[in-house]
Amino acid sequence: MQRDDTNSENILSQCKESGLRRTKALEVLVETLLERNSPMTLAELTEHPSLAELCDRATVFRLLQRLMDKGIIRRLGLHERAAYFTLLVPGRHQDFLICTKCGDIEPIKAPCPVHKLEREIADSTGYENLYHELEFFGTCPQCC
Amino acid sequence: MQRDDTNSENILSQCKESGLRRTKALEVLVETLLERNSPMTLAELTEHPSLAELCDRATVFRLLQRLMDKGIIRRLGLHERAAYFTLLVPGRHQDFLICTKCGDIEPIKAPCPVHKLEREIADSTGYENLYHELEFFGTCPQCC
DNA sequence: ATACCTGCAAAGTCTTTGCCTTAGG
DNA sequence: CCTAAGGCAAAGACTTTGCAGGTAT
Repeated sequence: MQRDDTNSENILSQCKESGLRRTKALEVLVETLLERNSPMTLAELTEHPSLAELCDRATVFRLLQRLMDKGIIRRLGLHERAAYFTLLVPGRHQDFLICTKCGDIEPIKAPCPVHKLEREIADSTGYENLYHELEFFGTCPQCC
Repeated sequence: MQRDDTNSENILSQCKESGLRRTKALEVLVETLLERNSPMTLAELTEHPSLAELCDRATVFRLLQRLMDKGIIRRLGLHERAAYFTLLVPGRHQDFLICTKCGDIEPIKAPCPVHKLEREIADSTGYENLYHELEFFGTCPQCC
């Protein structure tokens, strides 16, 4: 089973094209984000078994920074104190449903209803490179 | 011209009903948020001329905290390091357009296209007290 | 060889709390 | 009067950076 390996190779070659060096830390960071398929904080990444022994917090931080600059990942708010990071896989835009009690984050399956408005806004305001972030907050069934 | 005074009285009586004492700091905080009509950070509030001489950062912080508990304001992400706070005026839900370069935040006039999906999510997931946050990010005409 | 990457430790930024004093109802 | 609110100062949480040394290309 090859799982996401092909996908992570795609992303890693994107990294190379952007001028990043292929280090072990970069490889594992990308794989970790890909496997989780949900936004992760710097702390979650740093303490994740795959990265914990491999490299320092500052390294993860700087990797995330470079990946953001290159447009390979995106930083999200998600209402926590800490920032969340998620891979930008084309055609994989996600909105989220977040429990305000336990903090659980789940991606929403339904198609995002916002793209039409996004277009209109781009046209009417002159903003460029528009993207959006949509989150639903509430109390999950377990916490109710 | 009475401007928002009636409105701030509305909110202040809501505060009283929730058991908050009517202090000068509370009055001015509410008026400040109301006048700006756009989310503000703790720092912006604390340094705002109307509040700067009047009370301490910790006071503003605790006021915001209480107002959140009472459901009178809401905390937003908006991608900055600092949290933003906005009054929850019924029927005044707002989505935002934010410049990733200069940080300018402007409310979007167009009606929010998400309420239907919000309902569907509530039905299908069992989450309660759902609300959402929708932000568009891009480069504003000045920064392009 | 050299420009980029890393680790460590320290400094920043924003938030939150403890404790004692003040004042609203 | 008595409990919520405020001031001050210190502690937390998360992020960011400087510098010396390591490594992909």
